[in-house]
Amino acid sequence: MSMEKSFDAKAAEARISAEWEKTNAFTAGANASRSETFTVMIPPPNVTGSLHIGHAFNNTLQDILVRWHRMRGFDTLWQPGQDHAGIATQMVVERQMMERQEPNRREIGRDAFVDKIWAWKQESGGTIINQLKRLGASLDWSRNAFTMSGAPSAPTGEEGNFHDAVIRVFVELYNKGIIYRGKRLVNWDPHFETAISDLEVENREVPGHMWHFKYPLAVNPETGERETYEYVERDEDGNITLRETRDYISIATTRPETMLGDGAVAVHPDDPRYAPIVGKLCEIPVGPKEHRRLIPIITDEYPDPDFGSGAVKITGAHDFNDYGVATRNGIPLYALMDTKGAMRVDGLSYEDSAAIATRAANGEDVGDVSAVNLVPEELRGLDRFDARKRVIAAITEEGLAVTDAEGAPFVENKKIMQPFGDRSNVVIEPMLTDQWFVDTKKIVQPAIDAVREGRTTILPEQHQKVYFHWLENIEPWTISRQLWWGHQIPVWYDGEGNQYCAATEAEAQAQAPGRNLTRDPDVLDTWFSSGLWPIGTLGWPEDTEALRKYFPTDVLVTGFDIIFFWVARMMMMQLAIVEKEPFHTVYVHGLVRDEKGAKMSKSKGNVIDPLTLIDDFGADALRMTLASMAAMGRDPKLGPRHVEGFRNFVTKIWNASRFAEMNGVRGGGGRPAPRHTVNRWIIGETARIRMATDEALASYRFNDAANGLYAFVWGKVCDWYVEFAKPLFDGEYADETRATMGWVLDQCYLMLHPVMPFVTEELWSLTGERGKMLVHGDWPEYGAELIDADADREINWVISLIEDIRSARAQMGVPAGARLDLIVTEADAAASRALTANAPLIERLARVNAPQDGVAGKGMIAVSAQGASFALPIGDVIDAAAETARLEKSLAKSGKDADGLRKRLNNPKFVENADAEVIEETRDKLIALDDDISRLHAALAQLEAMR
RNA sequence: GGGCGGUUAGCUCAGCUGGUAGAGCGCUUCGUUUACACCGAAGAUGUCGGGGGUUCGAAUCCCUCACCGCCCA
Repeated sequence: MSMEKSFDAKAAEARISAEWEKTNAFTAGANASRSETFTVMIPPPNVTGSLHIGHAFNNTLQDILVRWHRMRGFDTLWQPGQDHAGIATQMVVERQMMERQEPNRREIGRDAFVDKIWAWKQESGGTIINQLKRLGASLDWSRNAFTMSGAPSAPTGEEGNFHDAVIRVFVELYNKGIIYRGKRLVNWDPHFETAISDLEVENREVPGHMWHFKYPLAVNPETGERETYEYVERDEDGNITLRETRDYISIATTRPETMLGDGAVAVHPDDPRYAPIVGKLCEIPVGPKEHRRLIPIITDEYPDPDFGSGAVKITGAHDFNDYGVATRNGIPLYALMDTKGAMRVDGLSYEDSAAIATRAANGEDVGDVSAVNLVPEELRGLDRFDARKRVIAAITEEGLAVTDAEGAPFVENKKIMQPFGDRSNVVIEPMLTDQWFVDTKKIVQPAIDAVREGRTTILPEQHQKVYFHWLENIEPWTISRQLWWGHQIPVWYDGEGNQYCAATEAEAQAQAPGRNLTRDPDVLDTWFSSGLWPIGTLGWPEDTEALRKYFPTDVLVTGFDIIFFWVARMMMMQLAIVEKEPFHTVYVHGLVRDEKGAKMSKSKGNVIDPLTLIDDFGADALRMTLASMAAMGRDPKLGPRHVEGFRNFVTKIWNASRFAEMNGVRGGGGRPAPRHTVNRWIIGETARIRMATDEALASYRFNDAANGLYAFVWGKVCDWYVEFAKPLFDGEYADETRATMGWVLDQCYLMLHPVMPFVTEELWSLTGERGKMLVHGDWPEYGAELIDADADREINWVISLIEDIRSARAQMGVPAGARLDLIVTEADAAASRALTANAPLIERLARVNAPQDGVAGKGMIAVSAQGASFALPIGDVIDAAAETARLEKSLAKSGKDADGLRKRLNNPKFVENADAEVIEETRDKLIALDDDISRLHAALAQLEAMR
């Protein structure tokens, strides 16, 4: 049988994948030969998701760890699954319904819509599973989990009990008082019409405007005149720079439409400019003239006297900072907008609303203000941004905009930070609504302690700081979403609004005999369910065998972007519920960027599709590339040319194997005990790379593992060992060389398998009779005992001699094909031995004839090695000047290096302080250099004498 | 404004606990010799961002400045 000229990734990958699947190669516990378990939970991809390069990276790293442990005989589980992605999934299905011109979700109703989502999930929700298989990810697919499995609406085939876990945790935390409902200002997504958590908000800097308006002081009822005050501005030294009598207070805002809901104007208590008017009322310069509202001027620490005018309008229901000021100072929270971000049309008339607000401004307790709608009739129903334009126009027309020197309205163009929904891309509106919250402060401490006390390690270390910082300043977590797709909140209300929390309606009813109950329509944040991923996927709350065996899990591999979303919450929730850390190590990897280091995004058009890369170069090449770039704490920058380089590597090992096969080498034998130095040397090198690979993987240095193996296979095995072996295939060492090469290649397949599973599996099956597939191969355990120091020294000597001869030939312009004589002018015992033992190798690789003793003469170039000098006749036309230059250049370099070393060794402090090992190393280097230098001097003298 | 990270060969990046700089790609020259041109051989290119300090010795540790990026306000 002869092998093809290169690896056909496309055909082989599909065939090998099918074979792995057929033999249940990835099933939990497959190939286990010891009792330790190794468990990895996949960060569940979104059910609507398809494989992007970030997934490819994340799962490649996990797969490397998993395959490595499986080969080492651990009882290994890599748990797959997806999360139900509330908003994203609802969005996908709604869009599909729209495209098909079907009735929308409100028309068909909640149950029918949820059924449609399930149908969609069953048809299209498995996309990423097949893509992960193409990557070679060795997840135990028989255990595939889903965060909505077992929900009451779930169809056949979606059993499972994740829903039980979610509901059970909600009820438990509710009963402990950790989950509560309350009216709070939340991030509201006007597109999806739901609350979202602050993590789902992206703050972006966008061009905006800052308008400056005058809020006139109130008319004094006694005098009928507007109040005035002396407004004085001073510079840093206290000199007065402006003094004028004003009948207004100047307010800067980026959101004029919210002025309608202002409840106060706040200034800093230490701001002398406004001290005279604190406690007085001012007028909101918008709304029907006859019902202009008055609001109090209050003090609060929040306003920054150096920012804008130093006075801040307070709209408690539409800004998080203002909300704080308003609640501290008893200012009412007037809601202005509906769930779509349009100005409200409900509630009382403007006139009635303004009247109530005025009473409130005068200090009267007006109670619940939810019916108060301070949007003037002509603005009701307008989109918030249209309303903004109208407000600005009205104020400007009335002359209440602050003007510049030319009398034009003063509007600053400036960058402002604006919140956007990460899914909807619309401006998030802070909204006052009833929501459910987890009081995270009550469960956060064990999650902090676990990392602080080392029960869970976050790598790289710098991320621990981020983790602590977030957890130590944690805010309540909004877990309710106004969606239909998700776990419905297990709380029922009676007619009076009393809450009954229970796992089922029957249990809730039992708590409220005779009362008519309605269930809270909201669902839980998807992350609330993914937070239970480690135990939920293993069958909790049932006491399953899997749970007992595989929990706590071992390593979580994830990107830094979800440390808060997911990692921190898993820590909190698992600790709160089963009181165990869910994993002992969190390995946080970087974000894959494009070749120039830019974030990949659809809008930039620089997205690299991993499946295209797999099509073009094969999954192994992609995986090897990603692994080689996985330096801890760094973002990999990926371009197709990188992958191409590793595709070449795949071809390289393929061809080395092909060469071996052509020469009768077979794998599958045991480790030979060869006599020839070359064979002993490569076995030692193999042992070195085995140790280095394990060390790298054990410390999550995937790049070191991948690059080390690359350098070993290409630089040691292919460049040297295979070349050395060629002359050995005839003669007395032929058998042991075949055995050694077969063994070495087997080791390459074994060690490369976690990173490049397909080509190695293919080579494994092509090159020998094997008891089992490579996926279940036994990871090697040998080490330093296989290193033969003598063989090492000898072969390194041979290699550097060959390199020196090649270099000299090339520099002197000797034709590549020409065979030169190799005259040994001097050689010590070790050199002679090495020369004799390896002569055929040297002859072949340096293209020289068999070495013979002699003296240097005219027309020869000089080459030196440790303990030996050589002369190579290159013909009568030798360019003596060029040869002199070559030798002198070499001499200059060696001389410089030697001087440096000598200087160090002559420094008594170095000898005193440095490690004995370092000193010895330095001495050895100097001895070698001096030897080299004297040989070069001799050669130069010879050359001179020859002239 | 606060925090974190980065600045090393033309490009993209390694360089873990200090011992005197490496890889891949690209470039130049040569090459079809028992696998591989997705190859082989040889070669050129670095005041390791600037400045200061600790040390016998600093790309590596400390301080400082500059620029770039990310996260949080």
